[in-house]
Amino acid sequence: MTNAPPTTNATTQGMRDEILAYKRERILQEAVTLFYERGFTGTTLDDIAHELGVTKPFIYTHFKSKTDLLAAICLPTIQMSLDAAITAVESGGSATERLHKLIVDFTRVVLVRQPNIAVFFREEKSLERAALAEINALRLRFDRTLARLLEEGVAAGEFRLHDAKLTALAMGGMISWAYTWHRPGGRLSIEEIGQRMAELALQMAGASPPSAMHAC
Amino acid sequence: MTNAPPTTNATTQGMRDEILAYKRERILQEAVTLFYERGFTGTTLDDIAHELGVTKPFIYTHFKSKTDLLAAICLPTIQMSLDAAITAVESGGSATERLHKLIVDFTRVVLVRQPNIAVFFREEKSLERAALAEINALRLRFDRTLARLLEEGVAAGEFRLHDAKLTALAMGGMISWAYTWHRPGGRLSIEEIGQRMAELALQMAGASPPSAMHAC
DNA sequence: CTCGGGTGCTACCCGCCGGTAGTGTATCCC
DNA sequence: GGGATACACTACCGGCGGGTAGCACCCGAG
Repeated sequence: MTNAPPTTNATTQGMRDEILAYKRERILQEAVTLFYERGFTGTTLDDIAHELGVTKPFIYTHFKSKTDLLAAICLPTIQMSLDAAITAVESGGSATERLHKLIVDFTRVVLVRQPNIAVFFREEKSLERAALAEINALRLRFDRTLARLLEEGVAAGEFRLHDAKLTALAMGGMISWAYTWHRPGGRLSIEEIGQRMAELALQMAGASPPSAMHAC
Repeated sequence: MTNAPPTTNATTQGMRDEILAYKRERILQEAVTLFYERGFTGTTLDDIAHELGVTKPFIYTHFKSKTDLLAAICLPTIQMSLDAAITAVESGGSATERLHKLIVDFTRVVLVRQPNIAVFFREEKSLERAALAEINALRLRFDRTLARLLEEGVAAGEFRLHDAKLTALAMGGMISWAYTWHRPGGRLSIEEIGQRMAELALQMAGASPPSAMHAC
């Protein structure tokens, strides 16, 4: 089943897989849009199918249940947030530079994938236990990664703060919260918001003068 | 109907009203607990009634629908947040002192009424349009109140920040987010969290030395 | 004892929606 | 042209839960 397709050659097989992946992706797009606008329970599978110009059983050939669809919306996005944090922390440079990068990149994930983030935080209770546990493990790692970076910064004499864990939660909240107020096409672009949030985070961390503020 | 009860005297009437209010309050207590644990759509009115040792029609004598119940959970809590902000801003003292008070008091509302706050942010989409609009008006006033305080602080030379609106959103998010991670009986008490959040907020605002950090 | 009003219950309805079984049809190889 | 395969559709089910109609009970008043 994994190799050597029975009735057709490898090229055709490869393309078919791409098409399958594309269909799956389109379903996810519509689903997240509707869940974002109307809520998970406020959206029926018929709604999603209708929006795609197909019917409900079509969705069931790609996802095994409505909650499976929800998990497929949430999990990869939370994974992306964690990846952004890890990449930033492991990149070269001072703690200050790495925190700046972490905040900018994390903000980008939150705002670019705003509907997914919003759906996750709202519909947490609709996820199956296993899926929720998996996601919460990722979130925990995110918080710890950020807290460790803050501690490194303190050890290096770059930051001044009392409680790395609490500060990490505060920073995480400050950024995550943006899903509630950001409007695409608003006053500030995603990159501008990221820059300013990074400055605020550095001030919160008590970073040394040169970074956040240009005067004094 | 509002006065001069037909069959009984004023004292009895007063007590009956108190009992009515008490029943209403008990329903709200159970409802918010269950909505918090299982989600709005994951909780049936029968569940709530069962927990109270009554039946579904009992609830309908106090609330006209399930969404009415939801609004009664959310609105007063958001109102409390706004009240805390206004009271703090209008209290005497420097901008620094008032921001400190605002954060401490707002944090207290968020954490003491954590289930209500959580239910509101999760179940926004289940509220009726009118109720949601009313609540969103309160939230807008909250953000503006905080932003104005930040601007006053800048004008008074107490704060240093680029963008009062964004900073207000960041601070609001930092605190609001606590509903997602706070566990009663955890490492820090509600008052301790409030204190530390206030320190972080002051650093974010670029408040002058004496306040947030005790060394240097 | 009887009357009446207030209060909460039993019993029910009905629409909605997640999920499925079975069928039609386009495609491709021989 | 014929047969197999994959794919998506039509049509249906079943239960769940919000909301309601009407009844039974309790209690105070006369």
